[in-house]
Amino acid sequence: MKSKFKNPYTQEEEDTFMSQDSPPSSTTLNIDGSFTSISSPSKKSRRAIQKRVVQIPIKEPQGSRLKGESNTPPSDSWAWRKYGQKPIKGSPYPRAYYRCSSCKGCPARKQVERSRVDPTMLVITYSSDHNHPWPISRNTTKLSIKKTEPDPVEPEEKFAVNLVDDELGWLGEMDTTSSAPLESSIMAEFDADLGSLMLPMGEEDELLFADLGELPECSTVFRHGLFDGRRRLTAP
DNA sequence: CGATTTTGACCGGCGC
DNA sequence: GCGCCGGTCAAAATCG
Repeated sequence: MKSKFKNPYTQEEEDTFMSQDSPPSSTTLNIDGSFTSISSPSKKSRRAIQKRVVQIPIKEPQGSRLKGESNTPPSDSWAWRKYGQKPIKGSPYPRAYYRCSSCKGCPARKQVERSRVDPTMLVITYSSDHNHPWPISRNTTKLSIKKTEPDPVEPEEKFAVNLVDDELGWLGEMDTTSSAPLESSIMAEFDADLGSLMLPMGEEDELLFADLGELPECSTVFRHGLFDGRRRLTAP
């Protein structure tokens, strides 16, 4: 039998651009630093929608022997584990489903597929948010938490970019309660970011930053060390 | 040996 | 009510 529990996270989105060649007017950050087109959830609805669609050109990493076939998602700050892949009607390319494996209870998910119109473009759809404030590089599933307290860094500038770049209006809806956790999240994020200046990440992370908002619980959970072991991610 | 990927099956929602 | 389709699960295979 299957554990037919339904994730509440799946219901949040509303911006489903499915097979539309004309996404809503927006801007997309390319991994190159350029902008392309992004379909972001219109801030019209409440704060429910948590979905970031990013289009990035499929970069051709010289040393990437990862199947080298279809979807080669750029390595962002988090560790993702692929849990499914399905061919999408109307698109010659399959869609890969990833789940954040950095933390057990992390509900963050992302879908990676090639753009139907631009086979050279990779469409990454981020859903939900992360449970953990700081990114963990791939292969670092052991959760090597370096510090629990945010550094006295002042990422105001970059932070500002994050805020103004997208429609992070929903951030404003966050209560004061989430201010603190969010702050530490960002801080921690930056700390980690600064710690690994080798990865060309940044654009994606900015988007991901945005996702860090709606789960203040996470911070608490994280700090308290009690992870939500809802599934058998590691349990036998 | 553990973590991750692969792959087919299953489930729920939606349209007809 | 049935079929289609997208999303997820889970066992097996693969990789480091």
